[in-house]
Amino acid sequence: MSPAESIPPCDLLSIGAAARASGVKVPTIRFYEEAGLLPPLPRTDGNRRLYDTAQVQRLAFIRHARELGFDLDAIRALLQLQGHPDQSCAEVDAIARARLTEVRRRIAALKALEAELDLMVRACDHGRIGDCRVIETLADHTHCRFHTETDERPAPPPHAPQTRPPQATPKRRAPR
Amino acid sequence: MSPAESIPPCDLLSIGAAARASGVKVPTIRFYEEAGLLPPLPRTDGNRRLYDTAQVQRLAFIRHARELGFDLDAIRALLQLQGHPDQSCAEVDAIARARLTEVRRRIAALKALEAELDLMVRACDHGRIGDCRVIETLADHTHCRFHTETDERPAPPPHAPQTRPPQATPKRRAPR
DNA sequence: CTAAATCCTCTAGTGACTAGAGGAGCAAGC
DNA sequence: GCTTGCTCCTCTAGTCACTAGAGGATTTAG
Repeated sequence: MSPAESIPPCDLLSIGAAARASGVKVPTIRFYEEAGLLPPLPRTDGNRRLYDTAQVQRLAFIRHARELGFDLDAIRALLQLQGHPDQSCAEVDAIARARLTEVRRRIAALKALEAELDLMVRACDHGRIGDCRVIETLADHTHCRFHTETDERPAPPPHAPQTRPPQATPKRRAPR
Repeated sequence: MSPAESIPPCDLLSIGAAARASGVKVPTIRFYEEAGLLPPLPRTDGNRRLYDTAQVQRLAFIRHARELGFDLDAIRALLQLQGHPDQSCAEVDAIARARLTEVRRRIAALKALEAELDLMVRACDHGRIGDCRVIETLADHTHCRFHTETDERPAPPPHAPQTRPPQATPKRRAPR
């Protein structure tokens, strides 16, 4: 079909192929581009994005960094630094250390949480709600000996899709 | 001023006073009301909300539950159950246990994260970015021995206001 | 040629708030 | 009565990192 001198663009992938190769979902790739984590991409005549190996690696980098909980600002900085191999890696180190500190802080907070929840649950004698220690503990903050700030949030995992039933929002409004 | 038979509404608080008493911020109280965590509230002639001791206690309950990371759906359920003291507390127990399980899951995930970040940071010899293990580890997922799902997210704490500089969104758009 | 798959852009939704605009009520001091 | 300053009201929009879906264009396979 094609002679040897033709250059097949065999390393240029569509967004779907790039998604499969990098493990980042298609809409997320577009979102990252919009957020400035990817450089402006070449397009086909039909306006479709094209990804080379470098972009796919960049996406994998982003994905791994996200799995480690770096936020997009930090990832932007890391990507920028990655482009300057001769600079000192002090900044890289600082970003990673900051993240590590944050993770340790959160572990400590969650352990305090765990302890309090565990106490609560253990104290429950499975009787009437009126006597329930769980409710009582929640109602009266002074019962609890742990006073940590938690910044805890039940968050959807970035890599576990977690099917959720489409619940109707019951937002009541005051009638007027 | 007022004779003994007049009934001063001394236990009816304004939203600001309720906020100070419960530790929940004013806009958050209004948000909770809109979200259906508080019953419809009486108002003054001037349309201002009035809170009695029961409502303040309810707010403190919500606050403590939020500090323990219960989401608003769980809190709605707990508040509902709290209103039926003669029922079995099995459901309360289940909600608290589910939360405990989730917290433990997140602690485990964060510990795996911590280990990987720690390895990364330790491996960095503070030289050139080109040789930086942190960047390298991020770029190549196969380097890492920890493969946990993290559902981790750098989240703003509900009780630590965390002043953030008002950054301009740099959202670039493709020129066309 | 058609049908299916993939792609495009754009808008809106998630959770649990937070920030701010623009206006109204209310108590104290003059 | 009037002003000042505080608190309150409603409403909209923003946060973060996506996700879902509409409505249409393009590409590929049969």
